[in-house]
Amino acid sequence: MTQVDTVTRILDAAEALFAERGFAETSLRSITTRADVNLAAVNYHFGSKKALIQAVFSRFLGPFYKLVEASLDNHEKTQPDTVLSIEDILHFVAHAMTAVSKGDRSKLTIFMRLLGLAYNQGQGHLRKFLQREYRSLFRRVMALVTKATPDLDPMERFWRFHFMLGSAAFTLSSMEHLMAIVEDDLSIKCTEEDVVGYLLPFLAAGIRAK
Amino acid sequence: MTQVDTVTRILDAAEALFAERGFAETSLRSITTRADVNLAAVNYHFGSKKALIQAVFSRFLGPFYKLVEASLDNHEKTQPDTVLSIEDILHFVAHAMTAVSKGDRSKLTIFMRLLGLAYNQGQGHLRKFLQREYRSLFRRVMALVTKATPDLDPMERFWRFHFMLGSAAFTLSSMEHLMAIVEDDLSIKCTEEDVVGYLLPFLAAGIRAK
DNA sequence: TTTTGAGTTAAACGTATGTTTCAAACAGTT
DNA sequence: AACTGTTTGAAACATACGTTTAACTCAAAA
Repeated sequence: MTQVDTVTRILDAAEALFAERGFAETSLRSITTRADVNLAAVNYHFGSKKALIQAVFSRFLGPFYKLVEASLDNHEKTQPDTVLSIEDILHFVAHAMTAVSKGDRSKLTIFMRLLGLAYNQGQGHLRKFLQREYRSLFRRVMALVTKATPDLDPMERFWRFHFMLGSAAFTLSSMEHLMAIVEDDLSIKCTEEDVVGYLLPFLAAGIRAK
Repeated sequence: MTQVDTVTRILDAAEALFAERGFAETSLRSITTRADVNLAAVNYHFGSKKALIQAVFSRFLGPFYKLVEASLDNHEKTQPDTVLSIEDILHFVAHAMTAVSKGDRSKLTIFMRLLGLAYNQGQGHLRKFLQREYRSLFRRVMALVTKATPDLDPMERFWRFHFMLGSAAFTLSSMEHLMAIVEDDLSIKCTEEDVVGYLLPFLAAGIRAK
């Protein structure tokens, strides 16, 4: 089946280039050249560049979504009436994230970068797309966070939740550059797992501040 | 002096449009139309679009840089041998930031968005520009943070510092959207000062985790 | 064998972009 | 009032982009 190969090659190439340069800065021609595919193939298989961006995103979103949902479903069945701690929640999410992007750091990078762009791009199509696909999962996680932090003012909880999201999106999407700086300044290498290991306690402490 | 007016009008228009749409998505024509200025004026006064972006950035960077430096200089002279707490440091920076963007929320937004893009844009000119202009201030603040958290592992401190930066950059650059969501979900309005008021304790607690 | 239809290709289309040009208008100086 | 260097204006330039078209390939169905 050559059509599946073409679609996959386009997605792979787009993924790598998006992660490396951004979306507006990546042309269809650079994608199709890298994928060794004809220019028209993108519009034939995806319809438009916007649709391609969303398709790249969906490749993570789908599995990630299912994995988190499955973890939470499983937990609710095996241990109902147990209130999850912030650490537990973060662990579920982080585990799904690393499982989905397993073996390919750029997958995590592009996922986070897309997330950041979706929030920043004022009139962007990404924001609506993301909201549409993510909404129910977002609400479910937020409900768990609410249970884990019952004393927190709702407004403050909302913002702290997004502070967490921001930490993750920013640092994980520019992880490569930051790792280069760290190696340059401290002459110590560090891995993706190290960073996540640093991140989770930071987030948990932040949301429990005061 | 009509030339200053033209330059200022271009900077104002560019600032607003960049904050609202992003950089690649904002054309010179939309900027000059909004500024009510001839298209060629941008290239005449700034040389190129890249230079315009940097000029917009410099308009904050300069005053912000000077304000923070002045605060720190003043503190060192009036109260030497006093170790600043994390809260103190954050307060200095936050104060300079709000002072520089006084009366115009979009100034904070674009500043933070630029910061985010500078870190994310792999081969971007912004990153080098920012590093060149910011380096000494960055080091100085980092040195203070180090004194404020003497027990922290250097590697972990580096990452936690950037977790803080990420929280701020992400939430403040998409503050408008987030505020709309908060008003929609909780039917409570909140101000820019509220958000910063929520942010600082979150950051302080995060960097002191464990 | 012929037909069909999805997949691929090269070329072109229309548009939007950043940039350049060069003549006209202007402000300040002599 | 004439000159000079700077700023503006309308137009054009060259290029890059996303998208579309129409001819072609080729394997599987009829």
